[in-house]
Amino acid sequence: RLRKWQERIRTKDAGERNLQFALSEIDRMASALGVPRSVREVASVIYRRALNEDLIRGRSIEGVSTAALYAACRQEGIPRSLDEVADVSRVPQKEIGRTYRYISQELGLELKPVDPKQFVPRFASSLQLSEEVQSKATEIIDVSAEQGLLSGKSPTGFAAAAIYAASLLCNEKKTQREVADVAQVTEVTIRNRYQEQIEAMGFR
Amino acid sequence: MTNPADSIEIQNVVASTGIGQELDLEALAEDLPGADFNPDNFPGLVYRTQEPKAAALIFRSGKIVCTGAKSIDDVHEALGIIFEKLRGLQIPVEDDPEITVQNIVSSADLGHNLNLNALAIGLGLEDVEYEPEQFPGLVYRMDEPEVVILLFGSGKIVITGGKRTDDAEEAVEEIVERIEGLGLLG
DNA sequence: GCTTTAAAAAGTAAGCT
DNA sequence: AGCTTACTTTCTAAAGC
Repeated sequence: RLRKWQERIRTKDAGERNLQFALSEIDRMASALGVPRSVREVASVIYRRALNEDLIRGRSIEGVSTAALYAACRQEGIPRSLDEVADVSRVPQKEIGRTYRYISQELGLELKPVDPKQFVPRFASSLQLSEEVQSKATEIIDVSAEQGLLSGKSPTGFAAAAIYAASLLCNEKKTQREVADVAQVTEVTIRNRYQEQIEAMGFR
Repeated sequence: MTNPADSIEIQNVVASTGIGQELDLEALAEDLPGADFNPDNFPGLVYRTQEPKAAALIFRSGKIVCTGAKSIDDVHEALGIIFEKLRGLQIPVEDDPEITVQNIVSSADLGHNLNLNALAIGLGLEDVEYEPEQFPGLVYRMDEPEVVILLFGSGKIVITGGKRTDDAEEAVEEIVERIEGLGLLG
């Protein structure tokens, strides 16, 4: 009887320690990614919901914490790519993506596909591009997406190409390499998306 | 004009069977030219047939998995070749081992480009997985027939998870109906 | 959950010339 | 810049960790 009581205390302590660890990890990764405090709170809520629904079983605390943060960024409209999130997590990208898909399904988050436009302000400002370039890039994304060019394409690559194109059009040229680095895609991807986009815009 | 169901092509058939006899895979690996057996990696011995092209995983229990064949007939033909090879090695094999088709992978073409973003929302985010950052295809789990469909921006699709030949055709008719109902097919 | 096998779809990536 | 190779996703059985 005493043993059972002790075990409950031990389990309860372990559970609280795990929750504390998860929340501190979310905080650490959120700081590293520079996301606002409100997003960390959304991530914490998602994590606690996953915990209550017993979704952690068979998965790592770190993996669920990272996936919760990735989901929170998307839910709040300031997405980070899986690559960016993986850079500050100790869980491989593949596991983050798989865990995200799982908790997203189980919690019924029903998040819409990531909109490439949501990457524009962040990528453009880290390249020190003007407001003009940002709105041009946004326009390019809207026009080319409307013509069906977005289906199946990576949102970061799509945004990167539009920013590259806009920087040329606004005489604030950045090289493909510079844009590729902030967006974490290859120059080849930017080149391919860029060609399709300028054609959709009626240039060239 | 062109019926999407007519574009269906079976790409892979997975089936399981058993010879009703325990096997010494170490010995079999020696006697069967071209056999791959790495028990440290995987408990099954891998044996490939050239015509029809298929790969078989042979286990110590005598159970066999055949995959890579392009039709159900090819599965039977490939397994028939393997049964004969084993008999040639003085291994007793049941007369007509039961062969069970476990999965059929097919491809097809809907004939129109697809707006996957609109489709994800239209088909219902709860039944759909569409993460273009990870994979360009939209994953749709259908209840009847119970299959999984991968849909691409080109209109090409993959149907998998079905066990009957008819599943792919029923699935194509059903998905075309749903996409048309949403006004999202060309 | 993982390990292995096969196959298609299309996007992305890496290595080599 | 291209070409080749390879990895991402879905499915399924098998035996064992």
